[in-house]
Amino acid sequence: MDEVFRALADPTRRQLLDSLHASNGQTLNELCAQMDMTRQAVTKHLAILEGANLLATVRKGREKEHYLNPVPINDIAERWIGKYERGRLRALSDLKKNLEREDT
Amino acid sequence: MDEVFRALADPTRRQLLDSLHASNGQTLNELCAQMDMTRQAVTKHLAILEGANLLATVRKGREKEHYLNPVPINDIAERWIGKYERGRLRALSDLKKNLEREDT
DNA sequence: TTGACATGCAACCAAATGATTGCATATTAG
DNA sequence: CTAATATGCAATCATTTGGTTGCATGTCAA
Repeated sequence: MDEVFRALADPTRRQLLDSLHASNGQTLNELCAQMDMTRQAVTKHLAILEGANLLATVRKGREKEHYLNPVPINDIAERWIGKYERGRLRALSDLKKNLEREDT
Repeated sequence: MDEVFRALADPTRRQLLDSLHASNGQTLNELCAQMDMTRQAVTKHLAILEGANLLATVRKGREKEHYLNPVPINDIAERWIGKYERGRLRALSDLKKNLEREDT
């Protein structure tokens, strides 16, 4: 669970997940083409995502396909978010206003 | 949105949210009592959480109360998670097995 | 087989992060 | 007023992180 949050913290990694969501099963080179950094940098990000179980990889000959795994993200929804709120929420501004009105 | 993910990436900050969820409106000193680090370190974490709009603070005399704001977490549920999956999900193990079976 | 292509591994480096210490400011209690 | 309490600000430091370069390995095609 900790690794999932860490993995999702980086914009590049979220972008990779976005790309895989748009087109699942892309190879490393295909993913690199969209990222403005070296192949090795992308490899590291993918390794972190895989370590967090956010994607699965399959070797196909000399290529490696990457598949999005939505399970851990779903877990966040069920554990974290449900933990704090299940119904509708008031905006923060309303919350803060009410609190300050109670000032002694 | 980026700041929310960054804020949630740290275990200490998630612990602070947990503590506020259990007992909302705690002061800085109350929160520090549970964290095994200096007050200033906790202050920094709280500042990051506040910057991500995950909590609201209210000055009460010389004390400062901290209130959990569940709105951004709810946003994740609606944007990210819904983006990738809305219904039930198969386990990763199943996914990976199926993919490898298709090997040419 | 041999060359081109796709990926893997490791050392290295700059910048961001988490935490500390020391001092300053503001409020409450006696 | 004065002392104790609660918090704020800033400099500093070690570690982690994101990125690079260079080389190695493995696979496909001619």
